[in-house]
Amino acid sequence: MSEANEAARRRPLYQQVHDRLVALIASGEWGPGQPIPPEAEIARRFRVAPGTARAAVSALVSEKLVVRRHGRGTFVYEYTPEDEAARFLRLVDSNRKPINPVGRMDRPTRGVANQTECRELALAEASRVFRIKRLRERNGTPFALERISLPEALFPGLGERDKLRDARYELYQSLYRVLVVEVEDRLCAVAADSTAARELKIAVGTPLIRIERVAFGLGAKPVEWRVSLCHLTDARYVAQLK
Amino acid sequence: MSEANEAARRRPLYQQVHDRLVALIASGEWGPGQPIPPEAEIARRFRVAPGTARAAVSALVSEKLVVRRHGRGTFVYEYTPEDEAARFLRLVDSNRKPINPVGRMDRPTRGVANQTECRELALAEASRVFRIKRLRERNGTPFALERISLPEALFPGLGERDKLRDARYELYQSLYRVLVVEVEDRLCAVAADSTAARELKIAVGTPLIRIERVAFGLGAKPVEWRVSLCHLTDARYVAQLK
DNA sequence: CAGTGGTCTAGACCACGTG
DNA sequence: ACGTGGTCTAGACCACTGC
Repeated sequence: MSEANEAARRRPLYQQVHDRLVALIASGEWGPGQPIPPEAEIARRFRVAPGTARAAVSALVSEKLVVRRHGRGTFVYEYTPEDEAARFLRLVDSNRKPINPVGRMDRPTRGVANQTECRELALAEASRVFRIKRLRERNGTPFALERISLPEALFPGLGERDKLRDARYELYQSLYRVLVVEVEDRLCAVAADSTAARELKIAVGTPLIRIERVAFGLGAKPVEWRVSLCHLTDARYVAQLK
Repeated sequence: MSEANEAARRRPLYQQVHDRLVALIASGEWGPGQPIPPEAEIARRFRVAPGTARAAVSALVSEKLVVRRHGRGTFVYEYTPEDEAARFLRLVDSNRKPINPVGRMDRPTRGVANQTECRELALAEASRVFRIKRLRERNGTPFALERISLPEALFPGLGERDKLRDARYELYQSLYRVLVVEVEDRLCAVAADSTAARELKIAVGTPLIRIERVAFGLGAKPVEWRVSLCHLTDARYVAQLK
């Protein structure tokens, strides 16, 4: 028995099917919003029992790579601004309503990744990145100052775009086939320095929340690094833990 | 057909079994750390197929009410200081190691719930609460100032205890059969006032993270309300989102 | 109506931990 | 060797959606 067969034998069938389905989605064979084949056909195609095919699809569902719609089919997950906000936006106002600040965004600039970017984005030294600066507003008041870094290798030609949508993950998926599946936020409190104070129109020394976020794609590959300085006032950063 | 039968018929069998298992755990019939019956016996007892019994238990697993141990059995979830920290402690140091500050804790005081406590703990007006103050340290340095509020009704006799463990959720479960299944944190940045500055031995105005946490028990009942003021220095509050 | 996912059954055999 | 959970099979019927 070959080693490959040994490994295949040890890995449960439904996980093997799952892995091949992930590969088909990652390759773009089935694009965002498109239906994947019915479970019965997946079972036939991979020569497994219906229950096994279903277990494989269930794993995709729990990873949010696909969405089941009773009576209609199973569809590759597609970002919309709404569920992107519901899934990853953790800022709420005093009435617990999600707040989605909008704002102007600078054209991306190209540069060589610094040490932090290399570490957080797992890049080789001297890799190139795009950087974007955003000033986000809420009710006409400056709310957050953001710096976003993206590996150039994943987002070719981003520098030529001058219309960048506010919902970034939707953009990454639809234009670059980069699917954000997980993010990690790290928070601390800082005092506003002179730059932040000027941009956010507040006094130097005002306490701000600093949010560092790494967004991960398929295979836990980091795809975006972001630092936000937020003047929350009545807003809060909310995290639910189970 | 009666309405009750209508409802029972609509609710899937495995969910009905699940609900009855939850009731048995909530009632204390099966205590923390104790094994629940094997899936085959659950199937016999509730007159369902093994697969249905298994689906019911799987729901308990995903709610973290029980833990499966291959070859041994399925056990009612039991808090240990370790997994309590891993599950709900979101503070890490600059090396991404979890930090678990320890500290002295005042004897609980009894009082009438204020407006905030009534709202956050869903208490009737004039309900009584216990309040605990903690000063937590890290490497011998003051780190966080905490105020904890608990409904007296859920924790009878808490005021007489003078040895309160650091791992609170473990204590709630083992002594009061109150199982914390979910928490919600709300964060903002504040400047240290004179009290906080004195206790934390920092300058007035130092930016602090303020964490408000509500802990929920079975049935989404709020069981603990807490406010922490943290002087993080190199530490960070971390949240993973999927 | 046909086609999809959702539930349920009734087994079989494997993998793991304990005695 | 035994009992547990983990995987897998091969169906059946129900519930929902769209034609």
